[in-house]
Amino acid sequence: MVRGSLPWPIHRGRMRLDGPLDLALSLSCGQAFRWCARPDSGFRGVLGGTAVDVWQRGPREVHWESGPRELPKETMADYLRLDDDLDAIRRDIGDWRVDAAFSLYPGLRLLRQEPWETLISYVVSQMSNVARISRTVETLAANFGTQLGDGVSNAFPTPAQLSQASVGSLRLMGLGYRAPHLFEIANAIADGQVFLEPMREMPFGEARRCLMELPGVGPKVADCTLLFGMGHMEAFPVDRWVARAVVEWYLGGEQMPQERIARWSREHFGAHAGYASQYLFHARRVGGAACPAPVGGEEGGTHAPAAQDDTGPDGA
DNA sequence: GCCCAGGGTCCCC
DNA sequence: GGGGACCATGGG
Repeated sequence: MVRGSLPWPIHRGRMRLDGPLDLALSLSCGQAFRWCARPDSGFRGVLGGTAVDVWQRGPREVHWESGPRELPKETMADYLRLDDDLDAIRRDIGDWRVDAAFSLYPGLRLLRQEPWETLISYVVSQMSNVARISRTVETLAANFGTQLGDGVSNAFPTPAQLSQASVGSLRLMGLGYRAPHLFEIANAIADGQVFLEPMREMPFGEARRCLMELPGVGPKVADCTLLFGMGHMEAFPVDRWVARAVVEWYLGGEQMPQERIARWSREHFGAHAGYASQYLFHARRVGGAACPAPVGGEEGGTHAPAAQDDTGPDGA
């Protein structure tokens, strides 16, 4: 694992973990879009205003190199949500299928991203796929973001920087019909008509309504922004994969509008519904149509799949 | 070529 | 409030 060939002054960081973490999975599972997998199993990205290479060594150590600036340990820990007690969250969700998914993908953590970048990334995401979203987001950074001094990486563009882009130029970057949405959102924020930060402190429903007033922001994009960018852990984003998982595994195959799936799921999974959403998303997208099976004999889990605890949307 | 994607909007009933 | 057409574009 030879590094040190980076063209910037290198700052090294290292951290011992108290809880489980699957760094590669958490960075690549489709919640953040700027982490680029490297041949040596590390990832390069931008965090805390600096370029960074990060990798995991064994189950309990995370290492990184950053530059030109130093990346404080607190920033890394905050981003990786190492303060989340996964076992406690799993118990709080209290659902055997989600429990099984936690066992299948140990150490998958939500990330604590920035509201603005999260919002724009998910406006870009609509009717697209993870690979293409990553490419488009990277293009935005390369064209409008501030260079970080390493000669390679750019920061994600600020609202002011993105508001300088013309709708036409955005279209040329593969944004298609989403171009005017990005343009309008960037201008609304750059002009001080909309503020994202206060939405962290708002009640979930109020913040959600505020986001959905923005063009190109519906329930799903709002929920992703709330969950990944604003710390509203009860948000339950419903995309195609999550909709499939809920319909097939919980609703007996009965189709349902996505807003009803979201509402039912928030009620069913509770205060940490967002974690349930991410595990179901990954299980259905990667694991396939088969419902995650409980690994036998786990203590503390919610009771085994007794075949009929399938409480539907109107179930008791 | 084909189906699909971390959907939203608008129009219609 | 619910169902459909339409929206651009690239991944696999």
